[in-house]
Amino acid sequence: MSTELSKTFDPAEIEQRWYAHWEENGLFRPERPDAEPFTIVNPPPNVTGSLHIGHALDNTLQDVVIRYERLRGKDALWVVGTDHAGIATQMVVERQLEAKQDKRTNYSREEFVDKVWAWKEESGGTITRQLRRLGCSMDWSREQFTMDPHFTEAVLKVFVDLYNDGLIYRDKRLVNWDVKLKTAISDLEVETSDVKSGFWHFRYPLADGVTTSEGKDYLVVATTRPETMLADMAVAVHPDDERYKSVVGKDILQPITGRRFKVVADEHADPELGSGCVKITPGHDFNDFDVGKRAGFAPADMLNMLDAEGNVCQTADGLVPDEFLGMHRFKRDGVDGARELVVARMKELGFLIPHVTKDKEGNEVEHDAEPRTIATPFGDRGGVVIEPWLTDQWYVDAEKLAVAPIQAVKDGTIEIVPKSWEKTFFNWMENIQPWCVSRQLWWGHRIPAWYGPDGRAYVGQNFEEVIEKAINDGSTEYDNHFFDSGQIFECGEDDEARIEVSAEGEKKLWLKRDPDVLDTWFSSALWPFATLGWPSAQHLPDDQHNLLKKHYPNDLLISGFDILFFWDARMMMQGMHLTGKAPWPRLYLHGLVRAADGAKMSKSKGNVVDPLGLIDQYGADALRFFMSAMESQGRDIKMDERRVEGYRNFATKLWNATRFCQSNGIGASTSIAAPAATQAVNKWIIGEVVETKNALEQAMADLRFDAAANTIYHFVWDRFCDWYLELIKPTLNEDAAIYPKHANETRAVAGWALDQILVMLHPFMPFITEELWSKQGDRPNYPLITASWPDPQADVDAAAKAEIDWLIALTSAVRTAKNELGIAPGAKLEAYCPAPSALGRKVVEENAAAIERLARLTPVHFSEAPGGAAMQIAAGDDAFIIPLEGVIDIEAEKARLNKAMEASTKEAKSLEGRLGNANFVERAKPEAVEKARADFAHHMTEIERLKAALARLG
RNA sequence: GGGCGCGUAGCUCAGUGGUAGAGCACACCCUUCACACGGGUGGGGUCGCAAGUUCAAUCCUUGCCGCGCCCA
Repeated sequence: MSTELSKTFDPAEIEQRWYAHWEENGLFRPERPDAEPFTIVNPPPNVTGSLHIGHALDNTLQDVVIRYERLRGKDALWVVGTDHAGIATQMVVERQLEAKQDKRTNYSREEFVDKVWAWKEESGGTITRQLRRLGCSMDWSREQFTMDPHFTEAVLKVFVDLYNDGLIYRDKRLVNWDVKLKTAISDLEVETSDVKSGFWHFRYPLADGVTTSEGKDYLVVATTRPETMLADMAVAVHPDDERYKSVVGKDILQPITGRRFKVVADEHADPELGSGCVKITPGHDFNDFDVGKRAGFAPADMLNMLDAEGNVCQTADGLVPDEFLGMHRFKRDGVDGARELVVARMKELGFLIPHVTKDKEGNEVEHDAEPRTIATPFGDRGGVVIEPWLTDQWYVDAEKLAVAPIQAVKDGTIEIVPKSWEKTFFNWMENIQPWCVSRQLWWGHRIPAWYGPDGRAYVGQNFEEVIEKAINDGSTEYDNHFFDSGQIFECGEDDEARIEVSAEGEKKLWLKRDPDVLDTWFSSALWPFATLGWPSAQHLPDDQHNLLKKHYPNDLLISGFDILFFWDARMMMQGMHLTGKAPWPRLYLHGLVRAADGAKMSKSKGNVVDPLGLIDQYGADALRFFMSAMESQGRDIKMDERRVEGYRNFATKLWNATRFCQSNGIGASTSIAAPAATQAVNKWIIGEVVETKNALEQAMADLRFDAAANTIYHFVWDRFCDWYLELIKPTLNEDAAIYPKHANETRAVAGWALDQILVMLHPFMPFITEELWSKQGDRPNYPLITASWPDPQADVDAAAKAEIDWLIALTSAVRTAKNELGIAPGAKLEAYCPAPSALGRKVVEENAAAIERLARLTPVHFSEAPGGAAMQIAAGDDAFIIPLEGVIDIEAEKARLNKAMEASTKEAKSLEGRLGNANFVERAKPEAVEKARADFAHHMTEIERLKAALARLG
């Protein structure tokens, strides 16, 4: 028995109730040990984050897919979890300390990390609660966190393995240094934007009386970063530049520091640019670093003039004047920095070459610098200018790891959808740079490397393993790491020591652990398999309880294109290297959700739309449907609240349609197959279900979420509600007593069709469909979430389809004509069809009640119409004459007929022209020619009919 | 500078080598016993511009204009 629905549809109440029911009953992952697996892992959101509109899109799409596959009977697993988000989370906790005039460095590392864990405990549930409100059917019973012990174990193992394979190494080179966060970041975390700045020109005097071929005793260098001259180590000129051939190898003097260095020849210097001379600061510029190496400077010998916070420090040669020490690199908070002071000193010393412009009156005006727009690197988190800084960091040899993923995408092992992203993917992967994975943070996976007093690194899963390595490292090094127990030496808090007893007596082994942590993406790259128990599960028995064996590789990854390199590509690299398999065969990339005006949403712009607010207002189903319907491949989604509202209305429509069914004795279906049907309208709706199901499945196979959503939307509203329910009303009411068999059949078919709708719509609108499913009657022990996907076991009945199409055409034609002639829509009219087609006669005879109710024609005569004023309408090949003596405005009807005539004539002429073209008839596809002929014939008949109608009107 | 994408009805967007669709908005009608968050009907687009390929171009090619994103 069905349970009566409330008159109004209240999303909030049913959402809360059903989500709890699903989760409490384990329905997100029912036991299906023998079913084919289907697996998606969610992009783990920041553990302390909250749901934004992008998450809503990303997770809606994943949920649509996972619910679809679950309904299709698969063992659908949606792995869920959160990311520890190293920098972001540490920043949040540091900001909290700042608010209390406190700071991280007031605590020990352990104390601070404890505070982060406490914050994770406090706010870590926010986003997962919010995902539940969206209706996401993830497997919460296995919720993961990137700092879970098993995950950490996997991360460390990967680091050690990659190190042993030579794919991770330590190197001293320039890194992108964030002076605010005081950590290295990867090149992907650097965002370049244009900044208005200057280009300064300076003279550097040549030493020892040397002059250029032009007789000058100085070289002119230009720079956008004058402060770096405190660490200049050379001036470069192009080897082919005739002007400077004589000075190559000679000494030049830096005016402020008095440092004496060489003029070197290097192709980096562009003779066309400025003077053709470039000052070289290998320790503070990526290009200069390469020039410096070519000039013979070892990285360790390159001068460094900045500390971790971007303040000036003394260089190794001690030549930086005291007044610069401690100054910030450039002007900050209105206070001049080293850049400004360097310019001032150079100007005072007469080495600044001013930039001269003319003012409005034509007078020459001198400026210190030429104004320029400089592409400047900023840290994506800290927001300050990135400093190229010479440090020791750990690098992943990304170039080697990229080989397999590139091949996989090329040979189709991994399909990127939409395909247009492949080019971008290849472009990045083929030019990939070493990936800096060490971060100078406290929150994250600590790098499993230990150093001896000589700086030599030992990498191992734990301290015990590392000790073994150190001991076995050969006699010379052996001694280096052992100290007599009596020897006094200072042990820092991060140092680890062990007493060893050897043949020579008691000795102390001392190693210092690397204080740094790994880039967060290094761990999330393991997400598709480490969440399933890798690496330990590799050795478990190969039965169905082995999640890793069953669910890895996953089946699909859905992510925003903005993390294609950060995350997706790195999962491919790590996955293929570590497991030998592509993590998934398909990668679907969606766009961004933009504000209504097309701008990117951001907190600073204040244009963010809160998905939870939309859920409160319109319901989760409406928001989800919006996201699905707007997701066409390769385009961003512009937020359009009116459209969300429209989909809320759609949900209400379905609610009311179900109420109608209930009030007419239409309840839950009893079979998966379509019920037997004799009535055309029932055969027709069964065929429509079949076609809808096929179209929906095709759209899902193609990952066309918009097509899938629109298919079901139009079926529900335009077919089921607008026509089917209207057409069956007579059968269920006035005709029910006369033809009880027809009424019974119709109730069975209608109940079945409604059930198919609920199942097919469920992935998009899980809450309302589940509610209606339950209220439609008792089901054999399952709720909709785990019901079966439609299997109508029926075909489209072409004859029934033709009949109903004809009926719809007749009804529409009558309505249109009435509307145009100003006849009351409710008026019932008599009609004449003197020469009915077989189809027309059959439909009229079998659907008299529906024709009376919808087309409002009664009775319909198959005989000549009486003379006099009448209107004429057409359905298919049939013409109907509807006498309207005294009612009709003859001129209006004439105008209407003439308008139709014009339209048909225009079409007919165009078709005639085409058919008269020998080229068209001979060369066009036969179907096209055939269609043109049929259309032409149709229009010609129409014209004849309209002529007759006009003649009748006189 | 290189790459990618976009430009279709007032707005937000689909789409196809055979003459264009949806939702919303708009106009008119309808208090019809599921639904006014509704029903019915309609108006509205030289598919950014130009050239080319083709029997046929909104769709393919090239160039241009405008907008956006990514990389250097």
